[in-house]
Amino acid sequence: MERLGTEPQPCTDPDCRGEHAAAERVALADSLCAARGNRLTTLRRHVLELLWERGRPTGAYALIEALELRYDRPVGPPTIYRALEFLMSQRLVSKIESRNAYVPRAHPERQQDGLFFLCSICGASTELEDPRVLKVLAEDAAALGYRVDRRVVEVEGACPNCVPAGAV
Amino acid sequence: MERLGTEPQPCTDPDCRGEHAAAERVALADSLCAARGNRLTTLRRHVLELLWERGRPTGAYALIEALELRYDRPVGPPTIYRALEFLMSQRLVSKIESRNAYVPRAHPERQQDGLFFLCSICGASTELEDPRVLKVLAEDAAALGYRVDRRVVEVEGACPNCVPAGAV
DNA sequence: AACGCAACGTTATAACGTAACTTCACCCGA
DNA sequence: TCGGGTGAAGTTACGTTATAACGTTGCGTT
Repeated sequence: MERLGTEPQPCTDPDCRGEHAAAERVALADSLCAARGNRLTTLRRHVLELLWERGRPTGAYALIEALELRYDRPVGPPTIYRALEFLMSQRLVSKIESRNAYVPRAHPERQQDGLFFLCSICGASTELEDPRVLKVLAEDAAALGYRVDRRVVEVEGACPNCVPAGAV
Repeated sequence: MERLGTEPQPCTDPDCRGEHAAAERVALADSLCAARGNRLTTLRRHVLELLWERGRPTGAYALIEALELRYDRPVGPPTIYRALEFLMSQRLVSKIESRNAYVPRAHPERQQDGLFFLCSICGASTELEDPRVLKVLAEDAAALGYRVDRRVVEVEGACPNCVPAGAV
């Protein structure tokens, strides 16, 4: 993993698996939003922090509970859903559709959504970017005459920690 | 599209886009279930027929309404969800995760789920099989040490009918 | 102060999905 | 023919996820 300076910067390592520290992530998110003229408010930052702290796809209502603990007062669903909507619009968060859950994106500065590998045993998720997938999907879309707005690529299975070595 | 005889058969055209008649689809489904020792009951067949008739991803509660019209009596959610579960187990139906909706599969005799191209304007969906996608995802999974159980590949955009010619 | 605007709070409800238990229909063996 | 076993479907109630609609706050501008 490459070192980052005091000013958060986009990660340029093409093989990076996205294991930067949470605080560093949020700082990068902040500067990205500022550069785009958008505001990473306290609430939005808290939601993003919670997602990084959890380290796995987290449902909206779990975020509500966590926020209520943190704020010691009720938090309504719209509060969370608006924050998530904003974070997704900024590409700071992706929704895992097959789980109705949300994950922080490893590389918010990159335009394309990644692929997600999901472990059905421990619940972990691993984000990956693979230009070959984008390329093939773009070719298929062109062949069908489709314009592409968004891709959802989720691979469910068992992660290395949960697959007994040698098992298939 | 190839002609089928009186006995429904799997489609062998690799370029087939799955535009067989609904009745033919259901007949094939019936024989597939029978061959596997499973029962395509009246209810299950009705649900499958409804999905073919709709021709687009359809939510569980829309299916409930349609069935209630057909039966002229209340139909509870578990009824539909159990039928969908069965149809998915037989690979006769796929769930479109990004829409919480269900579509009949063009080629239930094939093991792998396909890719789905979804039009956010008219709601249509197009199923496609592309071995290159499977191959690339398998390679990525191997590189990460993941075992693959299921793939969700959904491409949202605009279908040829909804994209003004020449627009990007 | 008055205004405008964006974010957030609040209430209610829609939409999607499941648990738990009962009833039904059918087949099979005594 | 009867009884029992089995898998499917019916029924009620509830859990989970998401949004509509409207009110309030806070802050910068004039």
